[in-house]
Amino acid sequence: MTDTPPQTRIQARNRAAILEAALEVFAARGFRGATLDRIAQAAGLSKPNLLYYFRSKEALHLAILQDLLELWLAPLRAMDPEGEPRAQIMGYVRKKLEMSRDHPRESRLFANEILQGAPRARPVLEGELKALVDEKAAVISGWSAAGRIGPVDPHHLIFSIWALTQHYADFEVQVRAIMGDTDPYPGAEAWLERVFGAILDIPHHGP
Amino acid sequence: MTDTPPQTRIQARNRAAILEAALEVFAARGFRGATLDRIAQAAGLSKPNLLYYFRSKEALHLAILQDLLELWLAPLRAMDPEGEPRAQIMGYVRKKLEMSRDHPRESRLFANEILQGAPRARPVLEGELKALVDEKAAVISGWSAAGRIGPVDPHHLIFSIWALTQHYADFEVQVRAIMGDTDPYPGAEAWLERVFGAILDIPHHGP
DNA sequence: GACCGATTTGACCGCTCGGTCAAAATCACG
DNA sequence: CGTGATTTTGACCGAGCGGTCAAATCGGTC
Repeated sequence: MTDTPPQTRIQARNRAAILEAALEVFAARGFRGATLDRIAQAAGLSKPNLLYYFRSKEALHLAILQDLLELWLAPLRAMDPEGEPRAQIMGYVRKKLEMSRDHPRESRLFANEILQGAPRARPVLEGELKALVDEKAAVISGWSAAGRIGPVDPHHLIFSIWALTQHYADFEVQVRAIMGDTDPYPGAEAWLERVFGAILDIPHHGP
Repeated sequence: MTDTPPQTRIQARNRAAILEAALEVFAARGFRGATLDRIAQAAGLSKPNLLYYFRSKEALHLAILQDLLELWLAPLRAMDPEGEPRAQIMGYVRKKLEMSRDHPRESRLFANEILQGAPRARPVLEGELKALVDEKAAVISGWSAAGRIGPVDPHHLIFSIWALTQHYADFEVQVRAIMGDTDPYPGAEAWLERVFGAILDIPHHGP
């Protein structure tokens, strides 16, 4: 996804297997909790063989993180300033919840990175991410000022979308412990529709 | 906070120093990322001396986690079924946000535990926490059915409170990266007031 | 100040981990 | 089938880790 140096069939297969295995292990145990032995085993390789494809644990983690950040930022990028405000925001919410449901490991890997102080992702956060968020915040701000959605703080609105959607992936264990065997997602979808509907509503006056 | 076996002055001082240091280190680096050497050093002790007070890393982590869970559950326990619904829920939100601001390390330690699949906290989640949440959810459900607050899914409402408030502690690095030097908390407080105000509102019918 | 339990320490152990390396096995291709 | 490059492996290293232990030191009490 980043660059594509000359790849043999074997390389393509093994790199993919390693990235998949590493995503699994890093997400479940964090950077320091993950071991190369475990990742290699999950990928069906020996540890030295894994290190033939990725120079170091660090490099492997970074490769995953970079791919991940693209996936993560795409839906926000897709928010269209020319579109209908409510549809654009609700679409982003829906997409983000889908990603929590379909890519919980990616979400947890990212959460791990941030929780530990973003030692590897910090530059991207302060650069690319901040720029993108500021840009979209300005758009939302415009919509709000034009009265096309209710009064909102655009930055905190975006934080809220992240928090509410990612919660279902990152804290899945807790959610499941409380909801029992019930699948939380149909409920969550309806609930977030309701929540952001209320937030974006243009307040009426009087009874 | 849990039990109080005979304690000398020295014991009290050192145990407190260790717990404080361990909270710091566990929150910042996770269970596996934390080392006893580092914790001991932060507490001003040698590693064997630390182990004189806590049998093992595991035991130390557990001691912190238990104290933490009490602190964590208290505000939800304090929600009064006899009180005014909006005030009770908004009070809980406010209290929870305060805790993110004043105890971010506790929040991150807890988040770390859940992210890793709650290997140590699972029983509490499925027992005490689930019971408490179900109880309060029933209360909220009653309020909603009585028309004293708008229609809400009580479980998802509680998840939302957790997600929105804890986000400011757990993802602090990201929030700060985007907000620059601005203190996020005054804004967050006003925003959450606005958000939950809208959610709990009893919907009017069109003009 | 002598005594005894509480506290502290330095040396050490066994294990795991990330990473290296040279040799072996495999593969692609003429 | 031969050959050179690619891929794989087993043996190994050094550092860091959690934890142990016996000996030393300290602190309160008579």
